[in-house]
Amino acid sequence: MKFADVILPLPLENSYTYRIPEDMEKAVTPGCRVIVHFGKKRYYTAIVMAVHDKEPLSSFETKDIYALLDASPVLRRPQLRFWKWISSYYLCKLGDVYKAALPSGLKLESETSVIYNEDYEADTPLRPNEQSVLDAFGGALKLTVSELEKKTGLRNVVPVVASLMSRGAVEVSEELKRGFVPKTRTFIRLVETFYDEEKLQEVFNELKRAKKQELLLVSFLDLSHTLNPVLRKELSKKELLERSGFTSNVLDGLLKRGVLECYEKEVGRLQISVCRLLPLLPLSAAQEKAYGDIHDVFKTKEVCLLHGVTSSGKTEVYIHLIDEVLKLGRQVLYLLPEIAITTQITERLAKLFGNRLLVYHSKFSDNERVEVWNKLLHGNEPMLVLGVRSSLFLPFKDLGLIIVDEEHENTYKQQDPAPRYHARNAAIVLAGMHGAKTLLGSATPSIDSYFNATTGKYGLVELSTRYGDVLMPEIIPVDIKELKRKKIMKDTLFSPLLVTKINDALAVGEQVILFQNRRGFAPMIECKSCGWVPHCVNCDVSLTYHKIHNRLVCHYCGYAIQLPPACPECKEADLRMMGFGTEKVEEEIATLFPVAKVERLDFDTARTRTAYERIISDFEQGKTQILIGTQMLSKGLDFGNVSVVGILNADSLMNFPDFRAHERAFQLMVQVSGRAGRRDKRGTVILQTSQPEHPIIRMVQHFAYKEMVGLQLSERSMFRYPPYYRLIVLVLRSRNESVLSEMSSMYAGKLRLHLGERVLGPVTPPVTRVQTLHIKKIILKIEIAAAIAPVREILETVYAEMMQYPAFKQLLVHYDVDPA
DNA sequence: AGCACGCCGACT
DNA sequence: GTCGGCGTGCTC
Repeated sequence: MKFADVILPLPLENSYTYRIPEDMEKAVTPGCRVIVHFGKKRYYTAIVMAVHDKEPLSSFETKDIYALLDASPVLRRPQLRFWKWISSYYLCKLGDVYKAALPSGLKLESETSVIYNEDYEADTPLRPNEQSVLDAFGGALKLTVSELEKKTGLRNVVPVVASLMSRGAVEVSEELKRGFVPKTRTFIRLVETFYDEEKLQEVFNELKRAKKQELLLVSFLDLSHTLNPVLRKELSKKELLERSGFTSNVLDGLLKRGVLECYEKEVGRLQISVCRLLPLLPLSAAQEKAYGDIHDVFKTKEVCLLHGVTSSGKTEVYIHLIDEVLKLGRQVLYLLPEIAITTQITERLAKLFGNRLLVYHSKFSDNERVEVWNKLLHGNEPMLVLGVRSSLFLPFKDLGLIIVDEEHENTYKQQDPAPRYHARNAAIVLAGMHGAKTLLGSATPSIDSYFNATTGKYGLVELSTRYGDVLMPEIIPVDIKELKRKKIMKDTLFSPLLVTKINDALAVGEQVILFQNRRGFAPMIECKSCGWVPHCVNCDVSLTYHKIHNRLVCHYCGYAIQLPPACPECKEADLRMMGFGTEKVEEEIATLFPVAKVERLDFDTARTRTAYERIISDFEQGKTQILIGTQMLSKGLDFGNVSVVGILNADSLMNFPDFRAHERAFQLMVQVSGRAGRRDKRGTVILQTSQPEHPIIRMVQHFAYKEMVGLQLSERSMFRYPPYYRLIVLVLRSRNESVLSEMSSMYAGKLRLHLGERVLGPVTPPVTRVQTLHIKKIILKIEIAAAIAPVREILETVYAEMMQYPAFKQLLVHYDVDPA
């Protein structure tokens, strides 16, 4: 008897053992998907990790595998190894990794369907909830539980369904949700017998009286070259009808006669329509040098950091490296921090690599993602994959190179659902498993990577001239505190210098970017007479005022209310706006520059892929003159005609209570500044701040990257932060504040027994409550050279000790390794 | 993650 | 007295 250990897409510690039915014994192998019955009713798609013949302990009934989904594994061996590494390094469950790794089109889940019994007649009166569930069917015979919940608006329909079931009014069944559906198209071909010329001639004789059919048949033979074995090609029904100009009932005539026949064929969704591939552009001297240096680095090192100033043409260097690796027959993964910037790069790469390019990110449909997956799994050509962090999990066969572009971006670190992995660091590990090299690229490298590059762990290659000798922009700090004191700037967000520069730019048809890292109209409102500030009911934050819908919105949980006309505390109608966001910038721009076409790029305006792309392309094509935005603007976009960039409030970037705040402020300001400048003209950046003497401002002004790193490194080594120490944060959450406080202190105490001074806290984060859960954090600072395995053991032991206290079970605990 | 079991407050 | 709230524990 054979058994399979499987992992489920659930946050569970262990794998589960199922019996393999005899008829599946040969086919079930590690990496295959199987459907198993887990718990009382649900079915899940599980992944086979191991096959063996050890009967599990008889303390539970061993269930059979319900179905096998794959004739051959959908996962390759190295992927399973990679999953295990992620779960052990980032201290999360293997099931969490599985959930993140497989596109949902490959993870079928069961769903409860409720079937309406038409013959049912109520013998006793129905309760209101029961009635509304039955009403929700409204003629339909079958609805899923979630559809019923949506239609009735009831929070919990399951008990209602249960009582209806006992009355005999409905029945329920478990059904698998539909997964990947291949896209098919109808094709037309000549029936075999008429390949014979005489037979075909007979057909034409028969068709003498059906002129249209005759002409269609001629068109068909012509378009498909059926009679010419060399040129013969498949012809879709759609193409035939379009090109011949006949309607489908003419075709039906021929089909009915049995002259032509149709067949269904699976077609891909991934067609990138490129007629002719363009040759690679030659590299500039500086790029050529960088390209050579990278090669030298890769002779001795696994990882190379390419530090290239903005607009230095890093992408062109990547392209030449990609081309080279593809020619060796190996695969390349090109990682980008966000979906946002894939569009510009996709277009560029598609022209060079055509259908060897695959794009993978969450804004693609499930079906499209499954197709990318399958193409890598079954295809044999070397492929280039362009994608966001989740593309690390694709079934690569022979990776030769991973490029991590904009490697400093903190969006590479997955924040909320586990696995909380850092895609840049995980990429290096993945590359190691494939014997591939990793190239990290950035104009403002993360301090961690730069540290590794200067201490010899990685190689370092610098590209310090902008492509085409575009000059670095001039950065002019403007002291807004001083201007306000002198009453030169009153009730305005714009310093006179910025207004002048914008005017100058617009006058000569150049474009302007304005950066403010807050969305909405005002991040906070306050009652002038009593000081009341509206707070979110779920989170410990003040609500942001959004003028468009006249609402107060929580940026943590989405909670929103209408703006009250008067203060609910003291009834005075005197609410004051504090601070400002992109909406307010937009409003003031509209009054200052009424003729300019303005657009806003932030989370609120770029909700969909198309909205985002439209805003970007309108700006690229010069339909918009002024673009206002949040940090979405800083992410590697290239515009050719921007001469002025305004950073409206640098202070909000620098005053974050986080050890990386200054690093990030520097990166953000330099990246945004990099959008300024054209081939023929030096760009200008107006940097408004109330702390013009702040060292970060001075460093941004002079692009003093190394100085910034030096200063930060001395602080970090002094206060035991990365890159000298590894941080592991225990995040503890609970609805019950006092239990949380008591338990987290005890937890920290117990950890201190093992780890001593390495344990900090518990600390209360700046936002102490999110979505009705109070939060405490315990921070571990572990020596970078220390192995993580013993630390993991200690964490497990202490966690088990804590579990002995019943109150501890009221806490939700998770780990955040290397927090961003 | 679901889902069932089990123990306490507001209703017929 | 019951219905139904959600806290606790288990799933091969």
